[in-house]
Formats: sequence, structure tokens, C-alpha cells
Amino acid sequence: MSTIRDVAQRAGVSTMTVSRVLNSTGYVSQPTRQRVETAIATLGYVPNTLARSLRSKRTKTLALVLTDITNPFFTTLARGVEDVASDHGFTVIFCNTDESIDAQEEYLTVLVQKQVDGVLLVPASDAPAPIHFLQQQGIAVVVVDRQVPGLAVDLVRGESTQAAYELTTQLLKLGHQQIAMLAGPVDVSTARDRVDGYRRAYAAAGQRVPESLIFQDAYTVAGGERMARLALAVTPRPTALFAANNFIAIGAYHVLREHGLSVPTDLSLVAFDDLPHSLAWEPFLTVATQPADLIGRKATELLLARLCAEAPAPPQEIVLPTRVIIRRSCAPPPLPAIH
Amino acid sequence: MSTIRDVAQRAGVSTMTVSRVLNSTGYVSQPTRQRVETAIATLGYVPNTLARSLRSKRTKTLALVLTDITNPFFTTLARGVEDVASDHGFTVIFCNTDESIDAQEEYLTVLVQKQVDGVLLVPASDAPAPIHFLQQQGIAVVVVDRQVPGLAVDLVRGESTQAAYELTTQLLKLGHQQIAMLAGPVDVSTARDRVDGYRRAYAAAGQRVPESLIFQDAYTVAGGERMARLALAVTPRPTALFAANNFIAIGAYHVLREHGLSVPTDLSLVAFDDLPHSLAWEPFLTVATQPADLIGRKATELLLARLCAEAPAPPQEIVLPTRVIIRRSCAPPPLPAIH
DNA sequence: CTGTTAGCGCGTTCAG
DNA sequence: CTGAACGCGCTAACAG
Repeated sequence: MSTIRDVAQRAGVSTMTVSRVLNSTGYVSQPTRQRVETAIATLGYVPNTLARSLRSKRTKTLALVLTDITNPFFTTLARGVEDVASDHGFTVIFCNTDESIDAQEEYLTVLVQKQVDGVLLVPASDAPAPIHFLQQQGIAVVVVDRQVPGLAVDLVRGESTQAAYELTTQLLKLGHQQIAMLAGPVDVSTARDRVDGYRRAYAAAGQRVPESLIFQDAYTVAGGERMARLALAVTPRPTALFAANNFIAIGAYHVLREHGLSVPTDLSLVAFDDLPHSLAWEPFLTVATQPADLIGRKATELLLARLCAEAPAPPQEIVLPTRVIIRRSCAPPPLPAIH
Repeated sequence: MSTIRDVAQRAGVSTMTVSRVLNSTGYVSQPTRQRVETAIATLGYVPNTLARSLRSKRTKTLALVLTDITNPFFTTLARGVEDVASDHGFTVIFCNTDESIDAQEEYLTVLVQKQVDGVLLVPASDAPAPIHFLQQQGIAVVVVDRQVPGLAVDLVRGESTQAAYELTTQLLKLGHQQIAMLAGPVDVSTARDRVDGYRRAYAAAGQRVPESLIFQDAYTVAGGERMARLALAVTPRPTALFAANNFIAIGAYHVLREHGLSVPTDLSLVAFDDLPHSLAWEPFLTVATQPADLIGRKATELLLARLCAEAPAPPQEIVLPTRVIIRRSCAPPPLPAIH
């Protein structure tokens, strides 16, 4: 672990000259440059970014703060972020909040301490405080995936309402009337948007929205299981389930199997977010799939643009289209049993 | 973005006193401490870790360098790492090499520049150079998942050979003789270990090892597809496939479906590494599953222990047991067609 | 209990 | 084309 001084000494120059060679800034004669370079090589010198950043006030580091690293949607998004960032010579720190506001707060503090240049934040809740905190500390923020109401901040997300509308309409057209909506947490914008789309589809079809079939819980397998159990207990039993994300769908599917119900014979099932084809043995679920990779890429590009920009531009909202994929998990509702 | 000096000024004390309050080191009288704390609060002061680390030579940061962030095995491992690290006040930087040696080298350089305290490395290849590099730079290393031959370094991995032996024996007992081994890259120790187990099982059963049924390719879906195609082209066709990891299993399964072959009626299939139950609709694959989370945890604990230790202890190898789970993907081979 | 001095490794002045 | 001096924000030694 040698320092710039060791290199300078070995090359018989000043540290400044070494610095110039390192950053290709200013003129250095060919022979001196050569001497410096061999010194660097023989010592195995690696510059200390800490010191550099302390001086330059820039760490060339971004952070991606997300709510669930085990969710393939976010893993895919993360790859998009990483790709763009490393193309631009930036490192990414990944932070997993597990939807916990406390964990999020802790992480943000650490990130400020580490002086990251920018943060890509999937907010754990609607609270504006965390974003204000970052902005006040002079750190660029781009919010990802979820809206935070009443906040002037850059945002990149997938379209939710329209896709949920289409998915629901799909079921209504097949003749379903009792569609249970297994939605995400009330304080997460994507959950609200998807419920919105669901409601609009009923309205557009001229039907009354079955409010008692709307459930809200966590975006997890366990949440999906809880909501599916509640939904199946309703009389008359729903003939279709709308899972508001992939994990909820999996939980719901577990419960359906427990009850000996098969898809789509007994019940139809649609979901938001696809599972990666590579992880599902036989993709059969009708889904609305968001361009996770692209969301990550766009968000990172926007963040990097902000970092380079001299003048602060007005916040921007980028909404990327969601695609509905029809597969085999939907069918007309079974004929009602004759009593 | 205020500094320690701003706080000191506002509290009417020296920076040193503020530092003492911050780190609870040395004595500070209650009233002064109070003044300092309110100054910190009103200014929204957050200490700059860069400067602190430059002084203390410790960043309280670890790095996890792995080969495929989309693989649930590694995601799970990563969570284990993160949990232990954050319990001890350490941050983790995740780096994804995509099995590329160049990408790995680049990342390691960045990590040295960032002065991370320790690295958890899933090596992209058998080459010892990267590990020497880290050690020479005075950075603690724990190798994870894969052995690097002829190197004195801490290692935490799952057991492979015995589990592969059991999986193969399972198939042999069912009457399979032509078991194709779809293995990972030649220069990755886990791949070698699993092939070893496979060979031993044949030997223990007193049968000749069908060398022409051993294939080696990448640990990916595409690799699995390629190997499965080759395996199915062999005459007589194998009656069982052994996929050496989860992604290979998925690729193999794709090809089986293409060929209109069903599992386990036409062919049996076993695999190393499970898919998370939450991501498979109906788990049916017989697998050897490694305690990924525990591997991550143990590796991190070992690394942290090394960081605290005064005297360097001899390298340690921790091998965690792998569990075989029998599910529905295995059956006796179909009766040979009558000619 | 508190303040002063010095320096971590580097890059940015500004002179040579 | 090259070097000397200074300071980024913080803490380890010393004083007092």
C-alpha cells in the first residue's frame, strides 16, 4: 500500500508530477512520464480515492436504495443501473430497505456520510422527509418506481394505471364480474395506481366496482397469501384474482393450490410484473410487465445528467410503457353450480 | 452541508470537542455535550466519512464481488452478507462480474481505490493473481463458494462432491445408467467437485463412468440449453440429466420441452441449487440445496473476525453441508422400446 | 474536561 | 514543463 509520495520519490519527481500523470492533466515530458509510470507499476501503486474525493468533493459513486432485493423486478432494475453507471465510471452502492422506513433512514445517513454523488431511491413510503434530507445535504436524487406526492423531484417509473385497466378489462370481457384485487400497501403509489386502473375498468364497462373485493397488504408472498385467503372467503366467491405484483401472485397461487383450485379452470389469475422467464418452469401467467431494466437505465442517465449539469433544471417525470402479455391463466368464469 | 467546524463554531467549542461527542471518545461535560448536540441537530450536520477514513485508515466498508447477481443463490448469499455486515456497522458494496475476469479485475482495483476494509470474493476463475493483488494491498479477503487451488486464503463454501454423489446415486438406484452430467466451467472448482461426486457414484455402484455423457459449459440458462441439446443427441439417449446448477437446470428443461419430453415420465432431472420456492410455481425438482444465506453469513463473520484480530491467524476453510431434497422429477427409466 | 498542533493522501493554486 | 505550499474534513497526540 504505497502512496503518491512513494511513487514520486522512486521516480525522482514531485508528487505533483505523479498526479499529473495519473489524471492526464497538464503537461509532462515523455521521459518523466515514463519514469513515473514504471514507478507506479513496480510499486503496484493504486491511488486512494478517499483522499482524492475529499479534495474534489466528488466520489463518482451512486447509490441505489430499493425495497426488496429478492424481487426479480428490482434485480433487473439494478442491473440496468449498474450497466449505465459503470459505463460512466461510476460505482454503485446497493441498499436494501426491506420496505422499512427506519432502515431507509439509516441507509440514507450512511450514504450522506459516504458523500455519494447521487441517490436512486425507491421510497419505502410516501413521506417526503427522506428526499428533503438528501436534497438539503446537496445530494442529487432521482425517485424510481414510486411517486411521492407533492414533491418536486425527478421521477422514473413504469406505467401502472392503464396496464391495470387493460388487465381488468381483459377479465371483464371474459365474463368475470367478481374480480378480487389483491393490491399493495396503501402508502405506495404503484398500489394506488393499480387499484385505480381496476376501478376505471369496471366503470368503463358500466359495472359497479365491487369495493369489498379490494384488499391491500404488503407486496410479498405472505401478503398475497393473506389477501387470497380473505378473497376466497367472500360469498359469492370471486371468479378471478388480480395480483398487484409478482410476489402477491405467487402467494395467491399457493393458496389456490391449498384450496384445490386450479387456474384457469376454477379461477382466473392475472398479475402485475412478470417473473423472469428463466425462473418460471412454464410461463402461463397473464401479466403486465414493466421494462425494469430500462427504468433503471433511464433513471441513472437522468441522475448522471443532473450531476454534470451546471444549472439546475426543473424536475422531470419519465413514465415508461408497461406491456400486457396474455398467457394461459385466464378463461371465462366457470358456470355457476345449480342448486 | 456543514462541516465539523461549523458545528464547533455554533456551539462555541473546538472541533476536537465536537469530534469527541460524535465518537463518544474522551470526556465531555454534560452542558457542552448538550450544546454540541443541539448545534448538530439544528445544522443537520452529518460527519464526512471520507475524511474520517482518511485519518483512521478504516472505511467500515466491505465488498461482495460475485459472478451473477441474477442468480437467486447469490442474491440469497448477498442478503446473508448484508445482514451480518450491517449488524456490525459495516456497509457492503456489491459488484457483479458476470463471470468476466476483466470485469473482476476492474472492480478489485476500484475497491482498493475506495480502501474497503475487506473483500468477499466469488472468484471468476482459478487464477490466484486477483487474490494476491488484494492481499498485497493490505486488504482482507475471504473467498466464497469456489476454491482457488494452491492458495492460502480463508474460504467458505457449500459441500459439493458428497451431495452430487448422493444425487447421482439416487438416479442409479432407480435404474438409470445413462445419466448425462451438465456441468459448469472447467476452471470453476464447484463444477469439478460436482463432476467428481458424479464419477464416484458410478464407481461405488460398480459401473463404468460414461465419460461421453459429461458436458461442461457456462453456469447459465444458455449453457444448460447447449449441453442438453448435445446430451439428447447421444445414442442411446440418456434417461436422466444432472444439471450442475439451477440455471443449467432451467435451460435443460426448456430443451426437454422443445423435444416434447416430459419429466419424469420420459426423462428424470436433478439439479444442484434450488430455486427459491417463492419463484417456482410448483416445486417439483429433486435438488441438492446449499445454505446460501449461511454461507454469506459465515463468510462475513470470518472476514470481520480477521479485521478485528491483531495477529494474523492461519487461513481457515469452512465447508457447509448441502441438503438433498427429493421431489417429483425422478422416476425409473422408461422401458426401452422394443425393436 | 478542553483546546492546539499536526497530518492522513491527494489536487489545486501559483511560482519558477 | 516542473515543484512548493496549502487545504479538503477529520482525529491522534499532546498540552493545559
